[in-house]
Amino acid sequence: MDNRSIAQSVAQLARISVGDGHVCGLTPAQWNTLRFFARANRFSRTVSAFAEFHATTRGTASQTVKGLVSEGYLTRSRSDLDGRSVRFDLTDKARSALSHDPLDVLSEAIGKLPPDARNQLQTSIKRLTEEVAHSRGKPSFGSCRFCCHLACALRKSGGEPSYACDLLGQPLAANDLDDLCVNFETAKSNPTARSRQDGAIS
Amino acid sequence: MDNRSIAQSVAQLARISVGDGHVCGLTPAQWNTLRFFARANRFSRTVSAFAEFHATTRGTASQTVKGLVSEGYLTRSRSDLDGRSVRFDLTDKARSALSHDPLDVLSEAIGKLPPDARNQLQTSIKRLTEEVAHSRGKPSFGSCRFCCHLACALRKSGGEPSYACDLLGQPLAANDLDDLCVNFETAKSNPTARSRQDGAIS
DNA sequence: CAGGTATAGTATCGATTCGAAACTAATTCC
DNA sequence: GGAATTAGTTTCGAATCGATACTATACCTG
Repeated sequence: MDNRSIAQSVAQLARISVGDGHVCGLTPAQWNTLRFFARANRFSRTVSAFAEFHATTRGTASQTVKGLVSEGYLTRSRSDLDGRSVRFDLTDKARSALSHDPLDVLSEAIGKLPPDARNQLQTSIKRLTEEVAHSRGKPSFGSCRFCCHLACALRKSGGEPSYACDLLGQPLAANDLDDLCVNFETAKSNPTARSRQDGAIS
Repeated sequence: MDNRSIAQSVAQLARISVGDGHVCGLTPAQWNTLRFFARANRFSRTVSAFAEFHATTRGTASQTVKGLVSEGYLTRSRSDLDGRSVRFDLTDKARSALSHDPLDVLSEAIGKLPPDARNQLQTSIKRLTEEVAHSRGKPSFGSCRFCCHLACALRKSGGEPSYACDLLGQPLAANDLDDLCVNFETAKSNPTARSRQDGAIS
């Protein structure tokens, strides 16, 4: 079977997984939006970041977000660092809606794969996403854990390391590390946190 | 990373691969339609089969197909076996358009994967598609080669085997075997053609 | 600090898409 | 022969989305 058939199968899988939408009164576009804001870190929960992620325009993204705010799924709050910027956060209503996400049928199917196939799938999907995003000139939206901008310093006192984003100069909590970020850039050769003290690598 | 993240990555990969569409004057829906009619066998190149494949209604599918016919990408011909049925075939114009398919960026990315990862990806995607299609109550659209309705008989004269579809009672050419079929049902345990003479297996 | 430019977000318009429902015609089943 | 089914089409209204124009804030350069 050739590559084209596999590519079409991937597209087909995504289409039937996302489903007709309109589950729980939410449209497919709204589901996608909620999923994004559920996984994005606090620097990326903006209209612009979502527009880039969803490969659409800011105008369209703004419309979708506005609808979700008016229906009580997102809260809107201006940034105090940048007067232009607005951050959107999930409400409890959104979180409870996400527990009935139609995409969960795919998540569950993935859970039934043998562990090694599941890992292989994950790395292949990640590679393909980076490859395609690169040839389309789009950011690939990874998590801080694998980002070249992640800085890690050990606290003097004990084991607990502290993290920060080199690019934005902002601290990161340990459970922020797996969230999506617009500013993601893949780290060259270090899959884990780069330490600030141990000098440059490669 | 949990299954949900992987599921979302698959959806994301598909979205950015399909692209904004509107390449070569064709919309995303039209691209999908052409891709389907390029891969479907002669029993499945109908509005109904495409509607099922694309997880949409016959009405919507009919409109998309109508547009492609009027623009010269598909030809329309009534079936002589069933007076209700209409078959659509790709024109040369469509075939040449498909050589600029925007989905090709994904095909090429898949081609760059190491061979074992590529094979693993293919089988995982196939399993996931069947799983998800099953829980959504939709057909999974495989090829005759892996279908339980494929019948294979050896010609007396020599090596050339001949194939047929048990369900429809129609002969199949050797190069029909990899096309998509609405009537696909996965064969239990025989990944290759089942022979008529060698009795039932398992 | 003034002026130009870039960026974040919003609003509006028109084209496309899509689902639902009504409808025609051919087939199958009892 | 008549009811139910199936293939395909048409129409209508809602939702989506891209393009464009617009406001407000931030940055940059002299």
